[in-house]
Amino acid sequence: MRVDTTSFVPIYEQIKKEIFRLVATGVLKPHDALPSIRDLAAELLVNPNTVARAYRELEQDGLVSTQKGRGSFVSGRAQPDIEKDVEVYLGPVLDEAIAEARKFNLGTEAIMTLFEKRLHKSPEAGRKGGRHE
Amino acid sequence: MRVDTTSFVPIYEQIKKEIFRLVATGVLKPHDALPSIRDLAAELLVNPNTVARAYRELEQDGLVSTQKGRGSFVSGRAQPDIEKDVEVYLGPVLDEAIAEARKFNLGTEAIMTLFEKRLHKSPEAGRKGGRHE
Amino acid sequence: MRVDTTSFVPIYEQIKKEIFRLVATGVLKPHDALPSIRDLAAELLVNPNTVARAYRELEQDGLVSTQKGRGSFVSGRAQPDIEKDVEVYLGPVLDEAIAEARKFNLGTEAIMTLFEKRLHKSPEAGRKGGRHE
Amino acid sequence: MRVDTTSFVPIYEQIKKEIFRLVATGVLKPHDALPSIRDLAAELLVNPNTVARAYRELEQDGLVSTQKGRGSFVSGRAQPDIEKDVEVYLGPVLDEAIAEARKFNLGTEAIMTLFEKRLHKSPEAGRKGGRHE
DNA sequence: GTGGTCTAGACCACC
DNA sequence: GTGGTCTAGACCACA
Repeated sequence: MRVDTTSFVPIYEQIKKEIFRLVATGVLKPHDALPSIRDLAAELLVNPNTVARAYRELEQDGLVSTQKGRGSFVSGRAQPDIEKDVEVYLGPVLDEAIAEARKFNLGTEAIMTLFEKRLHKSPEAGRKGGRHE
Repeated sequence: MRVDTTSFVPIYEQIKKEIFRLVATGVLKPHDALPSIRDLAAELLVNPNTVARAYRELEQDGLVSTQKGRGSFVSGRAQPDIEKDVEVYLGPVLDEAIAEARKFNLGTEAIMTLFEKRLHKSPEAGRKGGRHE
Repeated sequence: MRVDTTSFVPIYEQIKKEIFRLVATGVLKPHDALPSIRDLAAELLVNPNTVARAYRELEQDGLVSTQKGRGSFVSGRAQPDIEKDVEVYLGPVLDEAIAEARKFNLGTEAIMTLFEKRLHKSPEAGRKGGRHE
Repeated sequence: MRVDTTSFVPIYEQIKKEIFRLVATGVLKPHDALPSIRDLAAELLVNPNTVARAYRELEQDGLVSTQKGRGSFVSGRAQPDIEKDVEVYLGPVLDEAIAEARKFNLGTEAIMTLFEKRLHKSPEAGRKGGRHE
């Protein structure tokens, strides 16, 4: 897992999204422990408070449940409806990109072509399995 | 032209991108006048300082030149190499979306399908001509 | 407005409740400005971050809406259904006290009597009007 | 006996209060044995350290005395002045609730009515006798 | 060891 | 001036 400190997107938000992704892709399953706040903070070279905020907000969203003194865990009621989750999350991301393209007055074909070109240049998925750093 | 106040992307940055787009697509041509800071601020329901900052940074980028008391204009040396500009600008945007999709361990096919689906749902290009609001 | 630093209830939570109360009682009305984070922090002798957290969570709850650089405001969609709000908020508080009393095996009458006794000793409402410190 | 892990009131504090209540209501009498730390911890699904802390502080308060290797007992000098104890303990609880209600600018009558309503909805005393879980 | 709260203080975006 | 984010570091509650 990594974090982009130059992005406009706040770090805590990046962390939230990353955790969501790990859950949505099934890398983290309900009741799995999340890395401890301090550990993740150390790994990301980020202040523990920043990680704590991400975890806290994930808890408010119901994705994570946390027990004082024990740690944070993927919520039992976390939906493993991966297909749907991915689309719910990714949809807006793609729509955003499409909207940007539309603003250049590009036609559907042109956008398609451009996208395909970049897509095939892009690297295949990272690692599939247990490691998620 | 519109601005998304809920986005993490700063408003002045959104304005910069929009102006850039208008120039790259030829809606605004070299020596054309930009809307006045006050007008644009009023239109976007945004503080004039915010527009001023966008214009100032565009000037530093050489895309716009400001003449005291007369207003701001598209720079004479603004490149109308639309093809290239579009790709230079849009490329990273698409790459970003693709990278997000890759993080869900989606294969090239799956991303393509998903993108196509959203693309065909999206509205055709907005306005073609002179209005740029 | 005041804050009890010895309470188990976190300061940010006390602030949230206090603001809620001010809205529920109509002291603060939709679109009214809240005190600035720095001002309230100074008044309560508390760190601005603590007030900021209260405001942020109130915003997540939809009670407050905040505009960068402008300040925080009572949300336009804040419900002025005072009667109901008071009961929704106060109900659990009273129930809690009742539950405590029940744990002493006190009968309904005994609790009533005891409550009445304390109630009549308690000071009438603070100030009614615009001052809310 | 039960414990609310979502409350801001620390668990050890909830346990202390519960024990106090059992003594004050005469359910536990001087020289009675308290449940063992392990048993109570198991019953409450709580860490033994937490129960231990409650017992330790109760001992400091003189309500409980612990004999190494034998267990904890209600102190011989524990006062069975139930009437008074109840009021001493319950008074502040009720006052707290009343203060909360006062903050909503409710009059004495309104508070009384509201309290009566909730009181009559509340279940009669739990168990009367020896069981104290 | 864990997470939770709070402080002090910096820097930035925006009005 | 406003709020937002982040850091560094303290102290506490809990396992």
